[in-house]
Amino acid sequence: MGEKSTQKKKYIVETARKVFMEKGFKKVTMKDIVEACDISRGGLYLYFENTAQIFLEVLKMETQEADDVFSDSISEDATAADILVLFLKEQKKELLRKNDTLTQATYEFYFENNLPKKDNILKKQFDSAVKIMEKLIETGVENGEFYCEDCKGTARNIMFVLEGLKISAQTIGITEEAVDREIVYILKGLDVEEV
Amino acid sequence: MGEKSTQKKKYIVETARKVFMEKGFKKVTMKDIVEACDISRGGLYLYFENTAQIFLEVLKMETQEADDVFSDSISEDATAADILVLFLKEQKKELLRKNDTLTQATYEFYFENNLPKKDNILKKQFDSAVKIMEKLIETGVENGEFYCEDCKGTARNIMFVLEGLKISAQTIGITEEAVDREIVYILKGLDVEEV
DNA sequence: TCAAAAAATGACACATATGTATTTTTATTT
DNA sequence: AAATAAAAATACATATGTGTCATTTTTTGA
Repeated sequence: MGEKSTQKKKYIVETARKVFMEKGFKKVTMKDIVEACDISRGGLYLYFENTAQIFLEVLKMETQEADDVFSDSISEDATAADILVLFLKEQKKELLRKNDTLTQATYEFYFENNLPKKDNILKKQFDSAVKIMEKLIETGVENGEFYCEDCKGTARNIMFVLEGLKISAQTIGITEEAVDREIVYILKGLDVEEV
Repeated sequence: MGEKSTQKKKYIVETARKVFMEKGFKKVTMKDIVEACDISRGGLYLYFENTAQIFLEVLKMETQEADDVFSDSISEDATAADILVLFLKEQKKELLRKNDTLTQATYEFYFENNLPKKDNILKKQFDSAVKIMEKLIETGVENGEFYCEDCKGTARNIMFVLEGLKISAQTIGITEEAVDREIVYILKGLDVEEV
């Protein structure tokens, strides 16, 4: 595929992203995307076989953007505690965002497609997050900011808590108070006083 | 509806449960249940309007059974720590069960039906679990078994961790080691030494 | 035992999404 | 500018699930 193709592909993914943000994943049909992109049925099938393929591209885009944001925050010369607090605040914002349909869409996508558990994009995201968190904690420990005996375990624990909050936010709803409580809990676990 | 109707309804729910255990939620059609129950299409519609309604009944059944198990374990004169450890071990068993399709089905059901977050059966389950956990922790604190400043917050925290593990088990997979680590983490948080 | 009510059946009409195949339009190259 | 290739559009055939409804079977009770 030439230059033009990738450009159109990108256009489709970006347009589809909006559709997914409105309707989640499972309700979106190829027809919906066709209409949003103002192209033809056959035309879309030239680029993507199904909605799952398109959503995967959307996810990759999102991941890229998230990584960029994180990289930016790290590039500034901040302490480990600063970065951790910043990260948690960002998470909090996401968790409390009403109608976070893209997160919901991600779960729908998961369960609609029965992805392999060993190797899928979201496992990669999770593992990568754990690794970054681990490194952050290690740095904090070295600098005497944190106290922690098992950095890897703690990193994983933090991510599990956040996963729990994320799914709960989508299914049973969570209060700001509950999120704050969990953040304090995480920071206390590392002997960080400040909130 | 008379006696016979409820009996048949129960039969349908129990049979449908097996179907959901095999196929999850979203893949199951009314036809599947019709065939499993060996009744007619129209016959099934006499009792239930759709698969969601049937699955809801399955969930209620499951909740009832889980409650019974918990009640039994409490009825024995055990310490709070004993009960907590028992509970966590039970959770671990569930988390590591391969092909726990009923849990997966529950998530599918969630996302297929866009349940209200404020009031749904799984929120009730969660809240009830938090309450029981809180009481358990309080008892433990009173007996000098646990140390805890914020029983309610801790109870919620434990449940969030478990939720995180549950969704992770379904989506990205978890290792026994990771679960053990989380259990230790929970117990340490309450100053319980033993595992 | 038999008539009325209740329960169950299965065919049908409907709706919706999918993926393809043929045609038409647009772009490229000599 | 004509021929060729690439891209896009449209119509179609297919597949699948849903819910209803007229009909048949079973149950009940007088």
